[in-house]
Amino acid sequence: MLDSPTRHLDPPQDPTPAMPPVTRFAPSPTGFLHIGGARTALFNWLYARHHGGRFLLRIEDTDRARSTEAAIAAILDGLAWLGLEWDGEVVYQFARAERHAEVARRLVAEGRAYYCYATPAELEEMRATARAEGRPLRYDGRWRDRDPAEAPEGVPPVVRMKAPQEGETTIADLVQGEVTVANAQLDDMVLLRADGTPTYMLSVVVDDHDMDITTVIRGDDHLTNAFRQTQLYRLCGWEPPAFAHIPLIHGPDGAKLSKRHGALGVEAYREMGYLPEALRNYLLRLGWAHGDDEIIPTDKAIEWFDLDGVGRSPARFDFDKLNHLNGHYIREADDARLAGLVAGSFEPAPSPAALGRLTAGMAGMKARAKTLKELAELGAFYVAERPLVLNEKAEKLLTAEALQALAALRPRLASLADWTAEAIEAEARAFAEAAGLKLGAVAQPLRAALTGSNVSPPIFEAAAILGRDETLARLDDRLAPP
RNA sequence: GUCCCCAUCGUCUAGAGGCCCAGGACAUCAGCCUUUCACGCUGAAGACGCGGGUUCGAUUCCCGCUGGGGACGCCA
Repeated sequence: MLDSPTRHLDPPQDPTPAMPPVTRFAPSPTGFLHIGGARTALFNWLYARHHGGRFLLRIEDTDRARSTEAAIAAILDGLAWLGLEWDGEVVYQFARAERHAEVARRLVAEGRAYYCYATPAELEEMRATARAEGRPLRYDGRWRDRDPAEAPEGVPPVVRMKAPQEGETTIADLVQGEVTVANAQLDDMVLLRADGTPTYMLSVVVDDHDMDITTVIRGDDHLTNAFRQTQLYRLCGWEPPAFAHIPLIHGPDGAKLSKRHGALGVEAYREMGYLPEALRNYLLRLGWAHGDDEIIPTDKAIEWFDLDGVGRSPARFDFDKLNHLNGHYIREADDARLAGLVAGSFEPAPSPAALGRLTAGMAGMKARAKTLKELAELGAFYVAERPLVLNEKAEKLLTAEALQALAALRPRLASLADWTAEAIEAEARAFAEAAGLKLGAVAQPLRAALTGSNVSPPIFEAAAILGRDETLARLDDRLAPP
C-alpha cells in the first residue's frame, strides 16, 4: 500500500484501532469562530464520531494581550449553534502554562534546549541578511553551544529547543501523504519567551501529549509547524500524534480566507439566515466527497466521513451553493421550527395569532426562500397590521380595472360557504370565467391587496390562512381608501 | 528570497491506466409546470494548464515548466 508515496498513506496507527481516536479543536480566542475554523471543528468532530472516539475542545489563550472573553463566548456559541458538541471539559491552555514551562526547564536541564540572549534587533538583522543572501529566514543558533557564562548582563533570555541541524524530518500526514523537509530549513524555535511564558509551539505539543490526542486535524497552514512540533515531540521523548492537514478555504479571489480577508464568523451566517445543518453540509463538501452525493445529512456524514475522502487542494467559498443547500434544508425543516426562527426578525414580535398564521403558511413559503431572511420577508404579510403598505409593483397591479374586478369579487367571497383555499380558488375561477377575465387578472390584484406585493405564496392559500374577516378588510382597504 | 503544498467545467467535486470523445452538484441558458415568484422536471452549453517521458494505452504514474496557495514571529 505504500508503493505510491504521494497518495494517501495508511494511518500510522492500526486502521481499526483498539484505542478509539481522540481529536481536538484548538482555536485561539482572538476573534469570532470563522468559517475555516468551523470546518476544521466539523472534520474533527466527524472523525471522532465516526470512529467512536472523543472530540475535545481546547482554547489556546496563551496570547494574553489578544485573547478575550467575548471571543471565547463567540467560539463556544458558534460550536453549539453548529451542533458540534465536544466531550469533557474545555481546556484553557493558559491555565497550564506552568506545566509547559516545566517541560521547557526539563529540556534545558537535559541539554535539549538552551537559553538564548539574542535581541529582537539581532534577529531582525539575521532575517535581513538571510533574505539578501538567499538563505532560509531562520535563527542562526548563535547561543546554541555558547557558554552561558558569556550571557550579557540584564538581558532576560528565551529558551530555544535544540533542533537537529542535519538530516531531515518526515511526517506521515493522513491527508498530505508523506512530507519531508530538510532540517537545515528549520531553526531552534523559541519555547519560552523572555518573560517565562510558553509559546504556542511548546503549548500545543505538551497539551496534545497530555490530552492523549491521537489525531491532529487542522488547517494546511500548520503543515510546516508540524515539522518543528515533531522535532519537539522527539526531544521530549514522546511519540507524535497522527497529523491530518486539511486544505484551507479560499475566498472568491483564491486567497486564504482569514479574519481580515473576507472570513465571516459563524454567527454572521446565522444572522444571514442559514440553517446549521445546511452550513454543515456545505462545509463538509468543501474538500471532502463521497462519490456523487451532495445532500448529506449529519447522520450520513458521521457514517461516511473519514480522512481518506479529504482532498488536498484548497476550495473557494461559494455562496450560490450554500444558498441552494440552505433552500433544500429549509424545505425539509419543520414548519413550527421555521416559524419560530423567523419570528425573531419581526419588530415587534408577532402575536400568537400571527405566529399561527406564519406556521400555517410555512408550507407555501418554504419552497420560495433560500434563507430565513427571505422566509421572513415572504411571511411579513401574515404578521403585518392593516392597512398594508404596498410595494411599487403591487401598486401598479391595482389598476382601475383591477379594482373593479376586486369590487365585484368581494361579495362573492363574503358569502362563500367554506373558507378554504380550494373554495376560494373555485370561486375566483368561476368569477373570472363569468367576467371574461383570465385568472391572473383576478389573482394578481388579489395578491397585491392581500400581501402588499406582486410576489407571494399561493394567494388562495394565503387568503384562507388570513381568514375571511382579514381578507375582506384588506380588500376594503384598497376598495374604499380612507 | 527559502521551503512546503496544490492543479478536472465559472465554482464544489467524481475519477486511484482502458468502464471517460470524462460523471454529479451549484451557477448560466432554453423549455415544461403554473394565479405571481419559487420548487420540481427536461434539455443545452461548459473542464482533464503546458511540455516531455513510462506504457499497447494516460485525466489517472514519473520529470520539468507554468500558474495558484501556504509557511518562514519572544501570534496562534
